[in-house]
Amino acid sequence: MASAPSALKPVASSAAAGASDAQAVVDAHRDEGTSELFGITELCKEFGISLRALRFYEDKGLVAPRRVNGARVYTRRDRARLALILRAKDIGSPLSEIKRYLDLYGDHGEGRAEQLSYVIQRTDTAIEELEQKRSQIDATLAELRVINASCRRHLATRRRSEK
Amino acid sequence: MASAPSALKPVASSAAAGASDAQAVVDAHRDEGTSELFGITELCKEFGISLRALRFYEDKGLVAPRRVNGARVYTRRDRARLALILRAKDIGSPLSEIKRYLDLYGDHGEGRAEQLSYVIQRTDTAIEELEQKRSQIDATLAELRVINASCRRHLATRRRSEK
DNA sequence: CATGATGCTTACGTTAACGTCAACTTCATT
DNA sequence: AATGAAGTTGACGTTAACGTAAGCATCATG
Repeated sequence: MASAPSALKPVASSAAAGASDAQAVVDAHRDEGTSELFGITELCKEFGISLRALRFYEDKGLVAPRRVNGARVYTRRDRARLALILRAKDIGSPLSEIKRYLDLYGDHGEGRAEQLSYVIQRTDTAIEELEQKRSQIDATLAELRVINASCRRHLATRRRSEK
Repeated sequence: MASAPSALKPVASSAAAGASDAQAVVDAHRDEGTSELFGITELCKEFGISLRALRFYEDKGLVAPRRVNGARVYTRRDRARLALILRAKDIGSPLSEIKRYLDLYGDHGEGRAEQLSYVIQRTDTAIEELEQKRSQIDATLAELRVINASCRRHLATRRRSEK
C-alpha cells in the first residue's frame, strides 16, 4: 500500500493480437529474444527502481543478465521477469517466494511429464493462495466501503441540521 | 503467500442478522464491550501468532489492552483490531500502514465534520490502493492459469503419443 | 591524456518484524 | 514456605530488502 506508483507498463503486448494479455506476458517471458537489449539504468528508470535493487535481485538469483565486459545486459525476457518480480512484490510476496514463483514461467513444454505435473501442482497451489489473498482484500474493501458510506451519511445529516 | 494458515475466523457476527459481514466487523470494532475478556495466550492461540508478536504490535501502538496487575487483558474490540491487523498483514501492508489504517475503523460518527471528511478521504484512497492491488492479483492469476492450462495440454498430448 | 559518466564489487548501515534469552513478579497449589 | 505456571520487561540476535559509501575498471570526449 505504501508501494511507489510502480510504473508497471503492460509489457508491450508482443505476439498475436488475439491472445489475451496474460498469454502475451507468458509468451514474452519465454521468448529468449536476443533482439532488444537493455542496460541497467535503462531498465531501472523504466520500472522506477534503484540500481542497487536490481543488482540485489540478481544476487538473489531472480534475474541473470548476460555480461558484456562485465556490464550487465538485459534481454526482453529479463525485462519480463523483472515486471513479474515487481508485480509480485506489490502483491506482497517476499523475494524468496517470488524466486520459486518465477520458475513457473519458465519452460512449460520442454520438460518431462514429471516436471510438467510438478509445475501444474505449483501453479495450482499458487493460484489458491492468490485467490485467498484476493478474498481478504475483498473483505477489507467491503468494510472500508461501509465506513466510507457511514461517514458520508453522518456528514449529510449534519449539514441538514446545521442551517 | 508464505503466510501461515492464518486462522482468520469470521469474528463471530454479532449484531443484526440482516447486516452484511463487513458491517458486522465494523460494528464489532466500535463495540467497547467490557463483557468478554481475553488473556494474551488465549488470543495468540486463537489467531496463531506468538506472544512476542502480539506484544510487539502493542509496542507499535496497534493494540492497547488494559492491564490488570500488569497483565494484559484484551476486550472484544482489541480482538477485532487484531483480526484486522492480521488480515492487513496477509494482504501485504506493513505494520506502519496498518496503524493509520486502523484509525479508520474507530469512531466515525462522533467527530466533527472536518474529521469525518478526513476519514472519507483516507478510506477513499485506501480503497483505491486495494483495488489496484486486487487487479494486480487478477493479472497474475490469469497468467498462472494460462501456464497451468498449457502444462495440462502438453501433458495430455504426451500421453496420447506415448502408447 | 585527463576527465567525467557509467558501471562493478565489497562492505557496512538500516528498518521492519519478529525470535530468543535472561531476570524478575504474581498467582494458585502443594 | 516452596514450587511451578503464566506473564512482564529489557536486551540482543536475525532475516529481508535494500541504501550508502569507497575504491577500481571502462569508455567516450574534449
